[in-house]
Formats: sequence, structure tokens, C-alpha cells
Amino acid sequence: DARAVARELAIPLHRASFAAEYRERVFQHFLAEHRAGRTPNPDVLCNREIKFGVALRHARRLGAAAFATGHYARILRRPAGAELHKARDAAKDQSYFLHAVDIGQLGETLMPIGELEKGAVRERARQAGLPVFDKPDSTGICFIGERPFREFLGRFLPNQPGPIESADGERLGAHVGLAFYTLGQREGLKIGGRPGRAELPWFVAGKDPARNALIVVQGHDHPLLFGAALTTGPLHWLSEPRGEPFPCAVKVRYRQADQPALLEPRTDGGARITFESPQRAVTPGQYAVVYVGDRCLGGAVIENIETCQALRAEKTSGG
RNA sequence: UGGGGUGUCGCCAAGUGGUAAGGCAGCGGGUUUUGAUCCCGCCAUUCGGAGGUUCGAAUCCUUCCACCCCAG
Repeated sequence: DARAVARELAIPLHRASFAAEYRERVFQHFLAEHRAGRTPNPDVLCNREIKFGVALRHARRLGAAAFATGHYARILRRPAGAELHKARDAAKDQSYFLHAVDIGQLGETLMPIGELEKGAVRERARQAGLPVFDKPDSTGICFIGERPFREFLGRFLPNQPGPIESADGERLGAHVGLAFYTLGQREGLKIGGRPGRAELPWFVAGKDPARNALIVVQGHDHPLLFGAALTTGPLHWLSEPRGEPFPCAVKVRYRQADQPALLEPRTDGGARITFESPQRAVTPGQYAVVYVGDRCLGGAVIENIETCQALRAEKTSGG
């Protein structure tokens, strides 16, 4: 596709493979996180390490006059410096995936598509004679693509079967390894109907690594699925770092609506984020990305969730 | 092998003479540059087996089988 587009535009195409770098800087971390029972977001790292890391450096070495990507996001150059903003097309906004990139590098990047609606982009591509104007939107992990996730992970991680238990301790089934499940997940649990239980599906509410147990609850909106606050690893700022608490909007996953929250920076560089209303399935390893209006201020990896009192009581007394 | 109960899709479960609800699980598709969630579709010619009654049975009768409980 790239070759065909380059030919159509009559521009030279330099090909470079960063597979080795991807494996080392993104995929290894991806596997390590899964092994730890967390749920990583490889595409955030891919942007920081590959596209805006080795690829950008490679472009500089080639003497590129500019660096442009096809991300749906906007880089605004202000007197005080560059700012990352959401895309014009809110439905396609990808600023979430860009929050971990160095703002200086973003400032040197052109993201022309960020100003356009998806439909307009396709129309322009069609008029320009680009053969990919009709190509389906890409999905799945970048550079890896869409595939049966469980099976894919299984090629790199061993099975470590253990029990699936309800929050009240009943054994409901068996899992193939905590690494293969994520919080809030419904599918793949294979828990059928149970006498005396509600006719509701089961969702992953937690993991107990010490006992290699997967904790599940019944009902999409079960209280144990909700977290009122979270703590993060070191914040990556795209704006001037702030030391005082401030109100903002936070996304806990890609494509989620902005959630009103209060961010309290901590002395260790991380933060505590308290939501106006509890959030479902906040997941360690994913990223909390901070916005004020359309502007992305940065973000950080999610470390701990402050769930409902019930779970905490359960854990302290249950043993 | 005395008495009682139960056997309907992988699981839970409606249906007691009129021609097999629903949920869960599973599978397929859609949405989606992570993982999830979500949405849509598919999923019992058959009711433990065999006979019988009836125009017609998962529903009534007979019998056999299996499991459970209480007696023991």
C-alpha cells in the first residue's frame, strides 16, 4: 500500500523495519505486564518508542524536512509551546494513544488528518487517486493487527490454570491463567446457569495472585466492578507540570467519554485521581489520560484502584 | 430390592393435552489502532428410554433406566 501511495504521489519511499525495536521496547513490556496479571496498552508505548522514537530519529537521519503522521489528533503551536488536542472528528480521536509522547517531538510533527472528519479524509484520498481511500479502518494492536487475542497471548505465555470464584467464595469454574483475563471482561469464563443465582452474565472483578484465583461477579453493573478513585505511576506531562490538585477530565480507556475528576499530584510524581462518579473496570496497566477541554495534559499508567468498600472489607476479613 | 422426589439444549429454567419461553455459556458478525465493554445474529423436529391412550402428549397411563433424599 505504501509503495502504491508513494508512486501515486511521486515521492520516494524509504523502507525501514523496526521490528527488533518493537520487540524489545514494546512487546517485552507487553508480555511482562500480562505475566504480572495486569493489562498493558502496547499502542501507547508503540507511539512513544517506535513512531515517535526510532522512526522519528530515522526520519531525521534521512534529512526529512518534516515529520507527519496519520493520527487523528491536533498539534497546536502556541507561543508557550506545542499543545496536544483532540481530533476534530471526536469519534476518531486518538490523543489517548499519544499522551505518553514527548511534547517536543509532538511539536515537530504534522497531523493534518486531525483537522478532518474521517469521511472527508477518505474523500480527499479518493480524489487524490490514492488506492487506499477505501481501505477498512485498521484495528487491533498496531503492527500486529486484529487476531484472536487469547490464542495470540498463549503463544508467548504459559497456561497456569486455577479456580474461578465468586466474590463470596464459591468455586464456579476454572481459568487458564490470570494473565489471560482482564477486569470487566465477560467472555471466556464459561460459567453457565447456577441454581439460586440470578440470570445474569459474570464479569471479572479481580485477581488474587496469591491463590491464583480469578474473582468474578454477576451483572454488568455490580458494585465491585466500580472504582471511585485510582492511583497512578509517574505522570507524563504534555503541559507545564502542576503540583496542586485541579479538576479535569480523565479517560481510563480509549474511546471512553471524558469523566470529570479531581487530580491530586503526589510528591513521587504520580497522582491520585478521584472521579465524580465511580468508573467501571478501571484496570491496572491501562492509562489514565488527563484532559482539560479538548487539550490533553498528559497521563500515567494506572497502578491501584480504590474500589467499593465492600471489596476492601472482603479482602481484609476474608483472608 | 421400603418410602418419597426428580429427570426439558453444555448449564439454569418455563411449559400439566394443542403442537418446545427465557437466561447463562458457546459460536458467528458489527463497533474499535490496546485489552475489555457494548450491539446484532445463530443455537432442542424435540422433552431419560420403550410401549400405550388420544384427532393431537414434554404434559395422561404402563413399564424400564438414571440420579437424589429419607428410612435404613
